[in-house]
Amino acid sequence: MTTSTEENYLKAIYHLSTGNQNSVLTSAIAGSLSTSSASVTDMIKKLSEKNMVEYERYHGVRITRKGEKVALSIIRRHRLWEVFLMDKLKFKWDEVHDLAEELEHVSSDELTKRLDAFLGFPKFDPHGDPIPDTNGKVHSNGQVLLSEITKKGKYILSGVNDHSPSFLQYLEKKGLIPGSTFSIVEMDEFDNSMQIIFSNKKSIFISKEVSKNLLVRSHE
Amino acid sequence: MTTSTEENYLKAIYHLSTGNQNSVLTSAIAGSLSTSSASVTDMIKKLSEKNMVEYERYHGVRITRKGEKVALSIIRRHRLWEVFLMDKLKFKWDEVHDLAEELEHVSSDELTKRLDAFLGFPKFDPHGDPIPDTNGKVHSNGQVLLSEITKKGKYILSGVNDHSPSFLQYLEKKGLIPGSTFSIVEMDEFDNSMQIIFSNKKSIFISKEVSKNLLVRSHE
DNA sequence: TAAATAATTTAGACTTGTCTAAAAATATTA
DNA sequence: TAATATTTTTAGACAAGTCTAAATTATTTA
Repeated sequence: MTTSTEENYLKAIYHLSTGNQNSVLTSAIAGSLSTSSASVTDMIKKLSEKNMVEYERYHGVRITRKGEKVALSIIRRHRLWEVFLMDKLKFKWDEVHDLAEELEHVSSDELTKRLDAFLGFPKFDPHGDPIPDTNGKVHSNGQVLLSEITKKGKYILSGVNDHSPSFLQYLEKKGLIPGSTFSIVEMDEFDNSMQIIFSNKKSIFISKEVSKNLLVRSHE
Repeated sequence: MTTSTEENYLKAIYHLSTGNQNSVLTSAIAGSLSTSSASVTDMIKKLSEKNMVEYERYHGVRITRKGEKVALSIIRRHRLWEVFLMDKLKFKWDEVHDLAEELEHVSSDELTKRLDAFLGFPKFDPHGDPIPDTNGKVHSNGQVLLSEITKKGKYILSGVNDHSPSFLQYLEKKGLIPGSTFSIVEMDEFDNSMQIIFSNKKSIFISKEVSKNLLVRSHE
């Protein structure tokens, strides 16, 4: 029905869609998939014919309900495989993303269902991101980008947006893993950096680039 | 390095090679992969350039040591995933082949290694076929095609050559699963059929078509 | 051993997904 | 608002893998 390539485009468009209501720009998709804008235009036409996206020349795309369902089922598989790789095969959290990227395209709903059961119906992946359910519902659990936070206070790290090994290794070194709690003690309006402090009194600085990729929930 | 398609060709050539010393015919590969002879010729040229097979126009191919190593590593992955699907996800033995066919192309030696450990280093897959080790060694354990047997006596079913769901379902209905023992009580030289009897006295007929796809070892 | 048959290879074309370079449309700025 | 800059699309090409039909080569049979 859908090829691996189509699935990857839909995933990228879905991820770029969340948060901003607007349509997704060709260049953004190209950047996200490390491909050329020309290729994106070609693929978008194809996805548009399949009613996976709504497309208007020169004005970007908007994912349809149908396209979103496909994207969410791939994301569900991806995150379940990540749990498998970490919980069962003992991979580290910065090693699972690339492997899950391959495994997610194995197309069997029965496999996904049984994997889910085998793992004990997990609700979040090792990076703290929620696993969509069979119907494509996401338990959003009120997480917000750290970069959007304007109030000082206590927060809990609930997920990440950049899954590259280098970023995850950086976070681990800093002590920033899903579930860790911290307080924002200083916010610099000039460069949008912030200073946070952990419960063990250790304090670190976080740049805008980093906070844009961290999902947090208010803690207490 | 190698594409999924190349891997599938090498696997097919490897399987067609075992047993007969001779080179493998283009038509045999085409039949095994349900593709045209023309396509096979094209791919064989490509594999020949990569030194995966030795090719002489109009005279079939012979797999090289290098090609065999690739084939065996795919077969290793395939059979390990089959064990996972049956032991952990509780799939039935006639359901695992097609899924493993997809999973085997996820290319990570580290994944294979950890999966092997997670499964407890199994030596055989659910169909009784041996799992090649990391170095591509196969524990052949002296199994022979039932169709090659000329002596009556006790045998143990150790593997199958046809992994299609329909064949496996047929075997299960007849009570022929890996590990089951039986005695050959009658062999018909005219149509090469045979009559076997299980330890529970139940007796069945086996046609040449079926016995060509059953691997057995002598029992006692 | 020459003709007929069967198998294999070549030739040319199609699909998917990609690219670069040029053209078209949109957005920016002076 | 007119000129400039940016983004997007089109045009044309390429690689991988596939196909059908025609041409070769090998094998069989008379």
